[in-house]
Amino acid sequence: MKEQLRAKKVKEVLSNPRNQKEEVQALQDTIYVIGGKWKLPIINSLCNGNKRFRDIQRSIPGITTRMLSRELKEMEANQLLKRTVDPDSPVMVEYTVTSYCKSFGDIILEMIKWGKQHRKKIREVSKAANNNG
Amino acid sequence: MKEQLRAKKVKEVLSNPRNQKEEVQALQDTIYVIGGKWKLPIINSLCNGNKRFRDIQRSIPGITTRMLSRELKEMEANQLLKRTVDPDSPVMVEYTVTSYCKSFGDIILEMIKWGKQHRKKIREVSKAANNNG
DNA sequence: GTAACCAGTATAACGCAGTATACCAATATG
DNA sequence: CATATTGGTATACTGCGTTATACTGGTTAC
Repeated sequence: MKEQLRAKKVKEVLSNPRNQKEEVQALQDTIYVIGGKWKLPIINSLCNGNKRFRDIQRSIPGITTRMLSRELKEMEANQLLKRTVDPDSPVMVEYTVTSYCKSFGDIILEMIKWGKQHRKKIREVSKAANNNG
Repeated sequence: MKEQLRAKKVKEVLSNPRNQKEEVQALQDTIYVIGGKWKLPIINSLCNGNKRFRDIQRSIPGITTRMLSRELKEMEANQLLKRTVDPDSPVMVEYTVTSYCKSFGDIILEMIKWGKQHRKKIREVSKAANNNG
């Protein structure tokens, strides 16, 4: 007689082990920090050597000054980058990634790799679908 | 006389090397696939052994049935998981991650680690701010 | 027969990420 | 002088990711 039904209550107790919530929260924290449309592209741009506001903006097609400004502030607050001002007469502002930020350079590289593969894979799948249909 | 100004136009040309756009796009693809509030938590839940809709829902505090349903569909379309139906009389639906999805299990683990560290770090910073203020 | 579970769907509304556009003060170019 | 650049801010708007709440249709439990 369906012992799934007896197992049900066991599962109900076990389905949320103590550390699971903490992991989910950590995951969502990370997503929150680097999520959204622009943060990773910004980090990537900085890592590619862009330091000036307009240079960063030019290197990221489609981003508006408003978004770039907002994201840079937020990322500074999150210790992901540093803003330094050189007050010599054409005032210069430079943004640089912190070592803390570099700590997930690997994640970014992995994500770039993954994204390229994914694009290939999806293309193959839709090709196959066309051939079968 | 500020040769920064002469360097300006050079930068304007060099500021967007060919591969930069492609990398940004790959990055944004990846963010698109695993981004949003719920997708990574869902993957994490599946990887922790949850297979049934309600189990997954219970394991992710705050997610609604609507969101879970939508995300699962989208992720199935992106080949990240498989949905199998056992039509025996209490119909059973099982979700399992694909090997493709596992291909960024490492990224997820890294992100969990990073999120935990970040929480610590931000806590330390705000402590320090309180002491200095 | 009613209460609870499963796997979702339907409908409506909210809030904020992101967009569009204009503007500012300072400096440089011709 | 007009025009362009740099590093942004202000205001207004829109879309969509997310939430809230209710509901369905089938199965099992008491």
